[in-house]
Amino acid sequence: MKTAISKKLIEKAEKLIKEKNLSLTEPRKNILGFLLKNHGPFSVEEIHNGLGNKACDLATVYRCIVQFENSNLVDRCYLGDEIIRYEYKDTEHHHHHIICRICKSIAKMKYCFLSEIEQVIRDKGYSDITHSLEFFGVCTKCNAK
Amino acid sequence: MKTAISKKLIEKAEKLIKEKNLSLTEPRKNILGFLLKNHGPFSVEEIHNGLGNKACDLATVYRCIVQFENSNLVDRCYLGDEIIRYEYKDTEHHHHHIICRICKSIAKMKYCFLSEIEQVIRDKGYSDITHSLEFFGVCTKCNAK
DNA sequence: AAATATATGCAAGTAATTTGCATAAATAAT
DNA sequence: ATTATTTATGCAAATTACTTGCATATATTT
Repeated sequence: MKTAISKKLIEKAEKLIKEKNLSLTEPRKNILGFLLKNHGPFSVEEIHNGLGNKACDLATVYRCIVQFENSNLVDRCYLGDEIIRYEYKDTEHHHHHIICRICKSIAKMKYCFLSEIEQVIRDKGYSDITHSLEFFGVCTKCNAK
Repeated sequence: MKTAISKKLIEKAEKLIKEKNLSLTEPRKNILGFLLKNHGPFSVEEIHNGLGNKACDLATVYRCIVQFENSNLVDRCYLGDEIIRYEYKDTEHHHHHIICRICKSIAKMKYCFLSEIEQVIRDKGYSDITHSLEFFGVCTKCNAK
């Protein structure tokens, strides 16, 4: 995991942070920059390690992630263990994951047929519907072993 | 949450535990009995409290739940907070949840259109596919407030 | 550029979960 | 059935993930 983040991405991070009316601090830029650059999802600790020489305190990562979550900048993912992971919420590329139960490899799953189901839920009187969906399986490599 | 569990359910729990070749202990019977009786999903602590006078040590609940999970007797649910919850995995009544972001009420969602998606994943070479899907929204009551 | 508000680092605190080990209970062997 | 062996439990201590308080530093507002 490289630490260098292009100027372009840092600028994108700055823009996003400002748009959400969060104050623009170094840790926030770096954390969001990291999430913009890398695919994820990552645990708080992985983010912290991934920051390398730009690292801030671990507590700061926790605090920033909460902000980003509340501001809808990141998505929380549950990959089947006790660790909560986060990834940048690219609204134009909504996706899910396929996690290998054995090697823990993570693949993206671009299809999402859930809007129809969400309509059913909306009809029940719910609003602001979101969903969390993850798939678990044994990947080709692990099957071959 | 009542603690009394009918003889019938205890027998069902015994049968399930034996089928999985797990040794049949009082805590296991009671924990699975509780999960058979109640709808859930429950956190480990809720299960522990729910056992009432039949309670065993909290560490035992943790240990049993791991066993049940590995034996496919319970499903792990992620309801959007940091707490992992469990419920009896009734293979005949596969379902998902709709969780209200405000009052945390949990409704069952019986439809599941995911088998088609699972086929797509199978075509990619994965086997033993499962999924975790939860919906989040604001329920009618909370919308009315 | 100074004043105010907000975020950070560090250390200490809390909560959830895990582990070691002696005892107890369950299964297997006789 | 009884004993031997294996496996699970309870309790306490340890670990891990996460949170919080507070003094300082940084960002925003005036």
